[in-house]
Amino acid sequence: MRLSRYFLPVQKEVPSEAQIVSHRLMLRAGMIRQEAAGIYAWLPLGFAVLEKIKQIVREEMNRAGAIEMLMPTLQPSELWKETGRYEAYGPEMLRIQDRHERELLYGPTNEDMITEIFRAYVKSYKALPLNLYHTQWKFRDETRPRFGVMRGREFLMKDAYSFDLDAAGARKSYNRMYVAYLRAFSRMGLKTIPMRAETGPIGGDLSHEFIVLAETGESGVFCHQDLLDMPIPGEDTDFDGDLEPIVQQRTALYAATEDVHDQARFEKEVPPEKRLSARGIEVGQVFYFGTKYSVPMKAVVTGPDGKDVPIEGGSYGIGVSRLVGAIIEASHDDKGVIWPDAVAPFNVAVVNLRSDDAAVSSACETAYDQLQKAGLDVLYDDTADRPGAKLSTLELIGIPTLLVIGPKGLKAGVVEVKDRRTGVTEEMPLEAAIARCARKGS
RNA sequence: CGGGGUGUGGCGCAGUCUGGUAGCGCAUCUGCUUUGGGAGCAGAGGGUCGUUGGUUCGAAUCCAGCCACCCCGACCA
Repeated sequence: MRLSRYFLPVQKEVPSEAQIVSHRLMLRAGMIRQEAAGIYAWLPLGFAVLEKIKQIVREEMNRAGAIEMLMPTLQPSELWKETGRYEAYGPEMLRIQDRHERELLYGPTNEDMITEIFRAYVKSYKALPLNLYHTQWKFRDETRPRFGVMRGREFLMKDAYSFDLDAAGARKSYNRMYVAYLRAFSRMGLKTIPMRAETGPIGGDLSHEFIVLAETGESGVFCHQDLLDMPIPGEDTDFDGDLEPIVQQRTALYAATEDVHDQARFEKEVPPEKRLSARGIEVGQVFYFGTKYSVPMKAVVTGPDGKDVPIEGGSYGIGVSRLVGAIIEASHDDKGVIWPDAVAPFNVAVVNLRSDDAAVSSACETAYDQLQKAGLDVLYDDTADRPGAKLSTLELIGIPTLLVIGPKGLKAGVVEVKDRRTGVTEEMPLEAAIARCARKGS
């Protein structure tokens, strides 16, 4: 993408309403625009990050055996009346009437609908286990939206739903999601800790929240220090195999959010030097809720013994739009965002320091062309701005690697490769720099 | 939903107390000069002062209602 042709409305000054760093940086970097309280338009740069996150989640869900689909944003109230949640949800649910005065709602989640779909088609235990997921916009009419996309009213969420014949099967499904989440968040450059958590209005009795530690986190968290440095299960993980040891390794250590925190137990189970109390952002949650929906909605399958049994269910959410903010909270400096490579809107920016210099522009075009051919997302700053302005903007928007090409260096036969995170600049010939960028970005 | 605050060019603000036909910085546009860390000079464009009503010869300014947004709390992916 040529910057001169792109839509990147960056700002030096920030609207005064933005308080936390991720919100301020997202506004300044031209990623989002607020259209109403807690409702945002995703501008090209923000959208690019959102798509990267979505794709990582998709790959890890698929790896774990979940199957992607798409459910609508609007749902009929009847489904929710069947489960009793139409009343239980309260004013947080956005209720809408169509022209026939039919009651609809903008879905805050999809357990009811997926259960309806499941029961319509699945009749035999032979179809189990089954895990269906989608990534769709949700709406929860928070009384007080805040922190930008971290707590908006409209938000993009990946939600998966598992169906099993019995509790043991459901446990295996739960473990698959638990491990998939560890992998997905790790790929995004985040360290997450699964913590015991309240189940909230969705219900159930086994649940973990995946927490990113950040000073601006919305809730207090308490855990064993060792959870921070646990190994992440590899790509070769067998999701059909026994995942219990991986889950056990983590659940054996104390980890809880303030809602379910037990100080006495914390002090008893965790030695003083290993006690970590901090603040965290929830980026995902896994639930096992058993027959909470299958019983009232009569989602039953015929078992091997010929008898009908309600399925054992679980649901698994990842806050995709919230993750954009969470990643920034975890990865920024006073100059701006620092994107981890895997979610960066562009892997590398080619910076033309003198766009009116034929030799410089020619070298830039070569780099732009070759890096694209290497499969990278490349932003080519071909504008006539001054070097300082260019570098400041590219650092603000967090491009991980800058390939800086200017007349002085070129005369000496070198260009510069600058790493956003470390700030380290290395000089080398153009071809070597292209090879270096291609390696870093992949 | 309780408490507090703010609405004035795209963004950040002054002007409101003490009523007299709207101003500054940044951004934008034109021209010239500049170009290795947010350039300089000269010129230009852009605002029903959130909204409705009231007071007044006259309202951004005073009064009342409404709306929107932000912050603290309660609540929440």
